[in-house]
Amino acid sequence: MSGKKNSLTVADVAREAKVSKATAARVLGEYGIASEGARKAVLEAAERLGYQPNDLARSMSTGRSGLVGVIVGDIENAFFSQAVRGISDTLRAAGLNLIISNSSEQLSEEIEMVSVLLRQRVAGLIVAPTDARHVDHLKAALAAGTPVVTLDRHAPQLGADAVCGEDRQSVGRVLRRLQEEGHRHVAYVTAMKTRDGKLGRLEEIGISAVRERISGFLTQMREAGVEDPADLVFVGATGDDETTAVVTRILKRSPTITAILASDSLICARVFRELSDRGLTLPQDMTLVSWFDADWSRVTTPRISVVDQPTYQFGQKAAERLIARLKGDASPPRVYVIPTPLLERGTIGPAKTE
Amino acid sequence: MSGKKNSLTVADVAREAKVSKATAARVLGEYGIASEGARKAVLEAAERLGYQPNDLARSMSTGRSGLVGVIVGDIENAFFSQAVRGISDTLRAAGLNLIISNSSEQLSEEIEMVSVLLRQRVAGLIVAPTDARHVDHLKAALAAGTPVVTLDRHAPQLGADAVCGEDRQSVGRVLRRLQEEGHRHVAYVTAMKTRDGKLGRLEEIGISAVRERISGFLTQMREAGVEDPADLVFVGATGDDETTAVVTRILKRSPTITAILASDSLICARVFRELSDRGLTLPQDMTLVSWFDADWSRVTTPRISVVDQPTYQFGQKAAERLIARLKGDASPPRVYVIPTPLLERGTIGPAKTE
DNA sequence: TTGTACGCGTTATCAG
DNA sequence: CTGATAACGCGTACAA
Repeated sequence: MSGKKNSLTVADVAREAKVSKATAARVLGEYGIASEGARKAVLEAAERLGYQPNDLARSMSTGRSGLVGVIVGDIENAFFSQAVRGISDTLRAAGLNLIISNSSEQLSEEIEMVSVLLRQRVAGLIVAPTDARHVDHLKAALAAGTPVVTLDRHAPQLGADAVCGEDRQSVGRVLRRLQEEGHRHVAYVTAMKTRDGKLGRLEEIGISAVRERISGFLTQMREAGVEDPADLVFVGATGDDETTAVVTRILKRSPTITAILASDSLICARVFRELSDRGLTLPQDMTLVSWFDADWSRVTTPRISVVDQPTYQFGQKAAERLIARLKGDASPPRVYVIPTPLLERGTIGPAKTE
Repeated sequence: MSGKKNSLTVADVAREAKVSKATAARVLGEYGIASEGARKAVLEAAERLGYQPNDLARSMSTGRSGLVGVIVGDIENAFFSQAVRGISDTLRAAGLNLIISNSSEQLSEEIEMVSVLLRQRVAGLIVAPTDARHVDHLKAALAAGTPVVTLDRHAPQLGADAVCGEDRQSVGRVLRRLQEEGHRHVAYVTAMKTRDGKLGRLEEIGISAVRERISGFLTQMREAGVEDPADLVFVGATGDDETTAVVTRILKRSPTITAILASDSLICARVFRELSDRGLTLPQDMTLVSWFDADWSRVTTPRISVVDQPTYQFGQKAAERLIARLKGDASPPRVYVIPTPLLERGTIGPAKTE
């Protein structure tokens, strides 16, 4: 209807340069051999006519496309947009482009997006899988010869490279540090939703990073002698109101609970605001630690202590792995763990003793 | 080399369904007519075999691709990532996907990216042009039949739809409000770089939104009787150190300067932190207003007053316009202005009188 | 070194 | 309604 692309083809250039289509294709496609004379003639003709190669047709011929599909949970979240930047920069340096998609952390959308991307015949896929237990669509991609790298999450059954943070270790590290300060009852707040609003079985947590962290949380808390640590995991902090409700529930259990762990920067922002609104002073009245070093972590008073997840690097590494696979690396899939150190700033204080 | 995609074709499905390739293509491509019987046979065969259409080949045949190219200044910036989300959601609802690119606000990269996207034969382009004076590459795309919509910025010579905020008006609105509070000397801080670190001629500012805002700033300040308002525009706040330096220069002119306007949320964060570090209290010691309502604007004490740029809507509108053009809308190009109201929170106070 | 001719997977035309 | 068959633009054996 609308697309009346009058784009020129190699044939047009060939005619103008008075050589065969094949010769023109060879110099324009930078493959095969051509005499210096033919070469110049073609290049000049192309320049004169303003020829633009058609990568669509090229991909169809060669079977490979210069496009990589990226599926993240939410591009609006700085965690992912930073990772995408890392991916983008690395990919571009290798002459690849990226198609980006949002799964909204919903399996159905992720499946749909994988299908769309596969139809576009992307060269590879970088995905933050929403549910490590349902990766058949990714496995199918892999089987069909499209390399896959998972970002921030790991799906063991998938058999793909994965780039992750130190989810399990970091939570242990943070808790031990807090325990040094005398904290025993620490709340973990996550956006994850469950049917009944209670933490269910760990195996039912689809996002591996979330599962690892909660699992590590429970282990470390038990080790420290807390009898029922599952009671300290608060789920469903998905929006402003929900987070407010969670904070209310936490404060009802104050002064037993003396510290809060926010599983991402959005949650942390809401918790922080809620605490301030209620007149609490940090870290005297409450200790707060978050995952991800958001750009605002150092503009609050006090500054937020965070587990630094360098997601730009996550993205970089994931792209590097994908490129390696694209180049034929057939080594067994590996998990690449990016260090996520605790950046201690102003929101960690001694536990408030009664 | 690596791409051994063994994907099935319509021919395979046709064989399995015992019909001709043409018939299979018709039902799979959902065009033309086919009998109910043939239809079922083909669909079942496709299901059984696990056929996945090849959108590359489809695009090559039809001439149109379901891909839209998006070029932003920096995907890491929440301003743009939010806009991208709006674009993505709207596009997807229309069955389109997006290829995203970063220009890093550099003309050369923008030109390169446009070229790459055009080679991919994208259906259309949504661009935040880095330099309104150099848009020949975009004009060429337009001329070749690829619709273009500019995001957040306007390039009059281009002749494309544009979606912008009320840059000029919002700065006037903010200044009048501050003037009510007795502020006369207001500093405007921007990341824009100039050769000599001084504000040059307005026509030399490439990013239209920046130009409009500074132009409005100068006008409104002059109207209020400030003799040399160009001295109040501080450029080059590109990073942490640079912004620190700017704040130092501003404070040297305190108490003459009683208020600061930050042209984006990154700058605002740095300015805010710098002011706090120096022990200043807002809004008593300084008034601060920023553009863009970042997610952290309400976690500081006091909360930041901002000019709210709903960039998700920017993106939505831009995508809508592009879709309309794709559908054949040939009306003259228009500028769509999205309201950007001042959200007054805690950082506006009366001017500190000596 | 250059040119011919065919294939990639679709869509689309045009007889049957 | 259906089935050959020709595009689409480019890569590439194979032959000249």
